[in-house]
Amino acid sequence: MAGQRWLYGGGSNMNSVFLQNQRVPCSSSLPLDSLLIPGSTSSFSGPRSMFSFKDVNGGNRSRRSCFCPFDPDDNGDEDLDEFLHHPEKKRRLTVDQVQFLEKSFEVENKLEPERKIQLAKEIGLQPRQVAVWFQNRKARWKTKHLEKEYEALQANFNSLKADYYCLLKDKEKLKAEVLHLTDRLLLKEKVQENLESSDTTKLSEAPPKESIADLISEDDVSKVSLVACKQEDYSAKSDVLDSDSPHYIDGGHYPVFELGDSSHIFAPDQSDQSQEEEDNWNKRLLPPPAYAFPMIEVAYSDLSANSCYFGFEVEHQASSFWSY
DNA sequence: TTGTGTTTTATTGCCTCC
DNA sequence: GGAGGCAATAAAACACAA
Repeated sequence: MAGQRWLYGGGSNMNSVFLQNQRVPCSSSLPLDSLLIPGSTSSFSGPRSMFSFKDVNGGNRSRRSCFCPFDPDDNGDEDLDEFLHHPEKKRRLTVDQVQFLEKSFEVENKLEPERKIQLAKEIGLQPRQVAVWFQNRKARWKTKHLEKEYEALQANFNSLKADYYCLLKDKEKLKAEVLHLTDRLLLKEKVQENLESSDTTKLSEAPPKESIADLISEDDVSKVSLVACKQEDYSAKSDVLDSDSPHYIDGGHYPVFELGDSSHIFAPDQSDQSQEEEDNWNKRLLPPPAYAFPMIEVAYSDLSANSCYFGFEVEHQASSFWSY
């Protein structure tokens, strides 16, 4: 309750007084003018602000007494009595005074002792008040500066976040494309196997068998290669981004990626196969390194509905392949 | 008019520098 | 050890809605 001590200063704080802020022009013949600003040439007609004798009269902060030009010993008891019995509440600085201080602050926010005294004289304030004003002004500037810095950082973060989600979407799109092409390749091999087993008797009469490479169009091959290259390009970024991906952020689960319903028609029907046969299938159909990707997983959280759009119609392309 | 939130003025205590 | 800066804080002054 420092303020109350200052204002009403009872008990041991009775040595704290405020001088009245005079709402009269400086031209008025006020004793306070000569008391506060000896030889002041102030053109400001604002209020005189209060000051304290506390530090002067043996306060524990004697260093601040230097701001007080009022020396009780040099003034009659009448004046002192008048001040003591007219404690005044603090008043705000005038618009002119504030504008002057603002301009000074803009020029130089550091307040040298001589400049402080000069400013105080010019606007009719105590040097201590000027110092306090600069101190508070610095604090306000710092607060605003921090707010601006925070906003800039937030904008930067949002931008990076948007970039990250774009990359994530691209990555999932490419993964899906690879999966689709891999599926097509496996199905081609299966078809070939079936043809081999069913036409063994006609094998000698049949024309030379087409290789897998022959079955796959050049376009398909180039697609797979391209996707593989792209995947490698993204891998470096993904290693970093994945650890901080929305999966982790949101603590969500990892739903296994599923192709659309239409793609199920391409899946090998293994319902009537034994485990051994299934293993054989897996061995035989082991994909080549170029498209040997791990189980593709897609995080649905934070991804827009478009994130699972592959950029091509799975059913259409697969069907055209199947009708080959 | 009054209650409430914000701004401004000022103090206090701690810290660093010389 | 004194001088000054700074963060935290108090409290008056002010703005404004109900």
